[in-house]
Amino acid sequence: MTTQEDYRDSSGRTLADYPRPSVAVDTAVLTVVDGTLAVLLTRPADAAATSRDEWRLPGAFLHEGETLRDAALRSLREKAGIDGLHPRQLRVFDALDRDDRGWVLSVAHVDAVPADRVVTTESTRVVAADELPPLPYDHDEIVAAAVADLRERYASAPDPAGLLPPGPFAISELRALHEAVAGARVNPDTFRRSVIDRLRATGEIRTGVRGKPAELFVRAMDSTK
Amino acid sequence: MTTQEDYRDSSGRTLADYPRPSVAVDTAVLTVVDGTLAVLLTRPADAAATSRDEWRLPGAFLHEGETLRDAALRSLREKAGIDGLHPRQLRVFDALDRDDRGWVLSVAHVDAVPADRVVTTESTRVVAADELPPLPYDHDEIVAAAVADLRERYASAPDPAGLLPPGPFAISELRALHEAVAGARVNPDTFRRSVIDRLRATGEIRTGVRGKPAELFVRAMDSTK
DNA sequence: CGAATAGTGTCTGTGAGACAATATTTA
DNA sequence: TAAATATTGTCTCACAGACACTATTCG
Repeated sequence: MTTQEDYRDSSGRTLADYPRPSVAVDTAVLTVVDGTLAVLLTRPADAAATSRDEWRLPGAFLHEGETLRDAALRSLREKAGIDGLHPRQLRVFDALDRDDRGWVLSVAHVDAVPADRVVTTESTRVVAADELPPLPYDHDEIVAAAVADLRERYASAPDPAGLLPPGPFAISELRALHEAVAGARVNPDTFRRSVIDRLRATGEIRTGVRGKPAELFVRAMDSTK
Repeated sequence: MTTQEDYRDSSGRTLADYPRPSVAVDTAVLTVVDGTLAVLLTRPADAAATSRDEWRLPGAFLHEGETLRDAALRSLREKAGIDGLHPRQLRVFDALDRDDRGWVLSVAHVDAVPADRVVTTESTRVVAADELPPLPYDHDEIVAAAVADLRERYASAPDPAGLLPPGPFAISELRALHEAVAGARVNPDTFRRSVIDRLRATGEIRTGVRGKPAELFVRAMDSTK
């Protein structure tokens, strides 16, 4: 097998003779806190010591021999201490002036996790998606694209990204989640009827709260469709 | 402003100290010929002289100071002689073994044009999307993603990509186009009712063919919605 | 008991799909 | 005239939205 160094094109040049961009991955990790859609932000380890307040999306440069997905997972592990996510690719951000460090493309990703899986530390913060601080690069556009993507997915399936903690849930809890994602109220009875076929009743009853006890459900196997 | 050469990270290294991938763009240009969805393929200029028969999607390496979109447009102009397209980004293909020349990512794009805008030459070919010859890299996956994307868009709007030649058209012509894209028959009366609100009647009548003359329409301004 | 929440019945409007009927041309 | 195509009418079905009603619990 040939390698990047010995392959030669019709002009006798190798791929290495052409300038190449740095490729970064940035991930918008979305979660729901207090009924509000929020984003995980990090800041560089050295920023905490200085007066700079540079919150940004967790990201990393793509390493050789690594897929974009693995780079995203690595950045989330190292920068935010979260494991086991399933980032989805959004698109490549390639504005020429997006990064004043040089020629850097960013492959934006999105994923969602229950709030309790996000560990908040000195260099980690969860901020409501509609109250973002100023973000560097085009990270605000990435958040906007991530929110739009998540809303689209939640419009057609019950909790497709697994934002609810594991275990059975009442339909009202599921609805509250969908309202938080959508940023809008959802009609209770219409919502119930739209999801009930993709849920499996457990027979358990949730009690201890005001009102008629609610039956608890889990997602059916094909609920992502 | 800093540049790629003088920016230094916390370890004192510049971006240039890290290995970077080559970034390519590849575009699936789709068209409809004889009622069938087809793809534009090219082959390298030197392949025509040899016995190799290496058809592939038109593509190019991303140049410095160039956006992905511009790189896609450049490759289409140079490799296929087509101008004025509007490529849409699909996703990044990044399998580690996708290109044995080395570390190459491909940002896949899709666009569609009327068949008469595609010039067929020695190094250019239009092939039915379901009868592709063996393609190098993961170009068959890119075609599959492009076809899926186009079908999705055509399912909810009349000719959103402008595959019909400019000028007024009969609804049966529009329907024939949608059938070609979908690869399936479409109910005539249901189709008519689903698009008529997004078309504007011109008052012209198409005659000269068998059957009752058809009124001609153009797309309304919001027909892409 | 009264408020709150869960769950069901039902009416309406919309849109797709199917089928049929009518209209108007060419072969 | 017969065949072909365009266009419209209408019926059914599924689903969303809205509203109301019943059920059951907690404060």
